[in-house]
Amino acid sequence: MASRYNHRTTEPKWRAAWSEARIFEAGEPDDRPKSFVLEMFPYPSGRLHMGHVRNYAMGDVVARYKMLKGFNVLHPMGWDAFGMPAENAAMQRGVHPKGWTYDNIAAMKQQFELLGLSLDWSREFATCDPEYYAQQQRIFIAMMQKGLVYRKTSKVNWDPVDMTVLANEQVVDGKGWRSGAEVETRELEQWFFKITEYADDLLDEVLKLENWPEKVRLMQANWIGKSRGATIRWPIVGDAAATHGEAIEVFTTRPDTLYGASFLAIAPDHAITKALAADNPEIAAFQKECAKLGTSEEAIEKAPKLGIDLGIKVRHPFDPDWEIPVFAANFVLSAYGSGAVFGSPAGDQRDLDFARKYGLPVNPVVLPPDADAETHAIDTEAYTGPGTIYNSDFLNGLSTKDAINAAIEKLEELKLGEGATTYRLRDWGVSRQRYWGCPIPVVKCEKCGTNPVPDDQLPVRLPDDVTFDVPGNPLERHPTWKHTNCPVCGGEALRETDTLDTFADSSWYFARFAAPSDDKPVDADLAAYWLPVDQYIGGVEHAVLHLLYSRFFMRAMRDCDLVPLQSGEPFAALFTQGMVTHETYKSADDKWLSPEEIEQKDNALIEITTGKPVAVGPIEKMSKSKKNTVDPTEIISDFGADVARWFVLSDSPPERDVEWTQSGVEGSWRFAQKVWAVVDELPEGAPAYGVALPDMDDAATEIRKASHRALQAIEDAIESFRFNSAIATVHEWVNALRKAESLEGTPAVLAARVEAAGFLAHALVPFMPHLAEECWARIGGTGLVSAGTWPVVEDSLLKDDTISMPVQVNGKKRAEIQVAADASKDDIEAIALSNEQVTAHTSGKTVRKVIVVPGRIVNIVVG
RNA sequence: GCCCCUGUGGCGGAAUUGGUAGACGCGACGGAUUCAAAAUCCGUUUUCUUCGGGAGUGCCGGUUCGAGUCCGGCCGGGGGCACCA
Repeated sequence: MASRYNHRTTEPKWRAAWSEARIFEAGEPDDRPKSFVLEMFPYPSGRLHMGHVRNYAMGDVVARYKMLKGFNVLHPMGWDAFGMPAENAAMQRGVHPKGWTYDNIAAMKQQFELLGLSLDWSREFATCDPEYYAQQQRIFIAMMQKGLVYRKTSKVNWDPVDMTVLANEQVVDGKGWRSGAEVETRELEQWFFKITEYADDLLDEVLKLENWPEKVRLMQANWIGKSRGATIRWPIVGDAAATHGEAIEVFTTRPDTLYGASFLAIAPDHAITKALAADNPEIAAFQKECAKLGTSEEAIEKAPKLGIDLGIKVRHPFDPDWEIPVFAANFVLSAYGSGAVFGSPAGDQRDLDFARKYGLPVNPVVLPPDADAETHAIDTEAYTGPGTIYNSDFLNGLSTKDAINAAIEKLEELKLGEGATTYRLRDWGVSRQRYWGCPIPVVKCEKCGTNPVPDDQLPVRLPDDVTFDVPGNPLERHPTWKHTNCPVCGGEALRETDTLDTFADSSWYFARFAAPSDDKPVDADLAAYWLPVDQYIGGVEHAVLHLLYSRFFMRAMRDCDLVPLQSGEPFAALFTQGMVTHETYKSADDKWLSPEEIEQKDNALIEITTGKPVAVGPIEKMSKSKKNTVDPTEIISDFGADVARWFVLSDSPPERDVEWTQSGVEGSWRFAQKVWAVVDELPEGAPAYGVALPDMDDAATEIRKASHRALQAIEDAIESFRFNSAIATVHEWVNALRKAESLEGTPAVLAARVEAAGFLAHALVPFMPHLAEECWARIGGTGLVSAGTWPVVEDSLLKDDTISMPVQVNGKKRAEIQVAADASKDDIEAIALSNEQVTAHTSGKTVRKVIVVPGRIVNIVVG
């Protein structure tokens, strides 16, 4: 009878052994192939959640597997430690962001260590460490000197009561989350990174990243949003030209629809709108109304489309007698193109809605392929597809595509426009009017302008003596911090009080892991060896911004000679994993209940304290507000880290969400016991693992086939990120091994069972590493199996002499035949056609066609 | 609103390239063991059926000898939308 496996004693024992042997510390560069495995580093919220467990369990599968496969593995961990939650904690609870953050890091690290991950903690850092942000300031200054950083005004959400800038998430229904005041947009002078300089390269290269999910590549391409079209200058009619300039420039992808134009719409904050608002209260009021929408694209797109006639007119570029009204409209973005569009209502739904609302003409100019020019009309639905141009003078009869080119040619001839490419991608605004971030290392002097802080004065440190009792930026109101001397003239000057967007911190941390304490941002030789990251793993919610910014940073750092990469691509392979979800529960009086507050009684769920029935709600992402979280630390204490890891990987494909269930975890726990039993029940006197095998009998060969096939399948599944399939294979394999325990213990069978146990120990290392070590020790293996070598499968054991093939008649399965594995198509066809169950369905009919896919299927077409 | 993804038994899911739909796990049911229970072990478990077979991968249609897989349309769920990380 096998003993029980006790995780409480074995797990700490093996973690201590790994730590003592230092097997997870990446060595110096050597002859082995390298593998840099990285999971997105966490924000130190203070508690590990199940989403973390899943993310890091996946990374650990890859890192440990690569180690066994003989790679020199770098698998580091750090902390994305700057950000708003620390300041919120400071405001709500009076704790200092620094203390709060480092306490959280300490608490989370303790929880992390319980998981038994193969992390190289010797390289740990936090982005709020002055040693880290000092290097980030160096990068900022290098980018400044390279011309990749500049200042311009841009819009922010402004809370007029708290007198502070709000993040989009701090704006709830157009109101400040604390003050409840209606949010305004305000313009501030801010710092920008010139990411648009790399727009084409970022687009071209992302499409080539074959080991990235297709959907992420698409999302990035759409985000960059390259579109070809034309810029068109519409001459302003009359006196207005003197005040507002000769013409209004618009960008369009559809110059073919120019003859359908019925209005121009410019942004509420376009220069012309601003100028007119100065002495027109109606326009000023409209501007103010638009400002309430905030800065998010979502809010702008969802808002009802509003406009106001500005009272000025422009001439149509192809017909000087045709005058068109100019509106300001809330759906026009000042940051895209030139902040102005022309409306061609018949060919664009938004323009059509706008035209109907304000009584503007709707002239169809594109005739759909099967439509009749006499009867085709636009009512409430615009026609946006291709077709033939009509009602359009010299463009008549052309296809939409040819008309686009013809229109551009004509515009260039008239010098009223030209072909152009525009990007949706905007430059990256990095200024934040907040304390807990990397200070922007510049000094503003009235005489000398804005200059970088000299290198020997870096880092510009955050002051510790700050308060959060009043809203606003503590750096701005600190009594002394911003006062300094100009690095050029030495006179009195002011520090920049904005800090950097925390996305900057996470845009290069991976490169820092190559040499985390170097006195340059990145050590050239070590970065050349370790970069790029071979496998990056994280949530799909970072598909656009974090990954795009990191790709920009690598290019910028390369062009500033800070990193010796040619490609500029930081992540060779990317995997995006799904979330951990859980059922939600509500009490009789409609309050959320946590899983601990309920119990099962007589086939129904009741609330423990009241005994009243509990309603089961939808399965949702674990969150504190829904009280459907499960604490990893408790699970680890009850079932062990191995079981927690096994479960989060077992039930769903890694890229999809996994639903946490108590019964599922219990199933994983039973399985761990079963594995232990298979190994522990090997009888005394069994041979050692790895010695030459005795002559095999049939039973022993079957065991060996099961082991070698399982190992091969697990290997394939890990390589292709199908961890749930790998786990299913382990289940089948262990079930087969349990059955083999009842076989007579011949020397051959015993040897095969020992081989199986040794294979199993290795195969479990990536998933249940503590149990793997315990099994390895039980069969007398030398050293740590985590530091061992993945076993080699014997090809001869993977193949069978005869295989079974399904036979279909007219696509329906009718029989199963046994054929030699190397049988020819003709032989297979003959066997299939003579099969009794087949002839039952073919007799009396003509065999028209026989399709034989060797090893797969036979399909007989009769009729 | 725009962009992207996703949908298979009671449940999570498997089916790697267009080739036996439902592997593996959970739950449920039946049995063994037990004084009893827990634990463990064995078996059944898509559905209908006249036991021959029929239907079936969100819905409707298409391509193909063959579709969960490819194409078109529709419906439901999720992610992102530039100051949450």
